[in-house]
Amino acid sequence: VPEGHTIHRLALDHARILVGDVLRVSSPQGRHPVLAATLDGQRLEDVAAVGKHLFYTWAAAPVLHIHLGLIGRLRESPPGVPATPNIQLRLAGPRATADLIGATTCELLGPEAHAAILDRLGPDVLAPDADPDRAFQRLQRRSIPIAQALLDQQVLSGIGNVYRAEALFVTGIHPLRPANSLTRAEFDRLWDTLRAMLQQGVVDRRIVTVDPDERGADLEGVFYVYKQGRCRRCGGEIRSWQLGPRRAYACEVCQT
DNA sequence: TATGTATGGTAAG
DNA sequence: TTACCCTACATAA
Repeated sequence: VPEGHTIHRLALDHARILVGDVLRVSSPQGRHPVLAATLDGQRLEDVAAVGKHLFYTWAAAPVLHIHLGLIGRLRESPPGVPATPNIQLRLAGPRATADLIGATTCELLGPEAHAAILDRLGPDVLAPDADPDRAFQRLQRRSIPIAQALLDQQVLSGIGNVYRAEALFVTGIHPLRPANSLTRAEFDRLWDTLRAMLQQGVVDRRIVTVDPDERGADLEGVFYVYKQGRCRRCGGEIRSWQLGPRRAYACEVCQT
């Protein structure tokens, strides 16, 4: 579920329903007793999304850093809903409750550690002031496949396996092209495509990449190539490759 | 009941 | 490269 769009959506939601309030913080699962005690009773001042990371800042406590990983979730519920034992961390305010489940990272950060994480993240395609030049420069120094480079959060941040497959398809770029073989024009189209796709994802709260004109009546099956069998444009077979730990997908007719 | 898979990432070898 | 962490759900047995 979580690529950058999910994280930014959560930051917007939590800014609306939790920020400004004093929160009760607990760890029903029992994994973070000290962290929960440190934050309990604090006023939440801000929630920020950077790439796939969430940072919660408080009136008088260290920054809470959350990374959902592959299977983590943050569920919103009305005040007063009983906690279940699988809840890693519960943030309960007067207006709403947020429950963290299955996240890979849930920790408190000092200013240095916080800055260190921000430093090693490439430009976030969803940040209004993101600088694409930085990403392009990093791509030019690497000969690994472009598909692999797109998942490297030090090159650019927020992209996951679905968006990389879909954006490369839409821009007609083959996933195995060396990163440093992309022209500036190709990169610009890729950046703009990714940005538009993730922005739409924030609105939809899900990934929908297929143009409405091409989608037909069925609102499901909303990907061009990710886990697809045939290309909806040319009918060709979708091929896939294991690239490091993740699988890349492409139509080799439409992507050269 | 067991196994496999998932829109992620790290650390060890 | 691999092993591993986290949870939920689908499918196999």
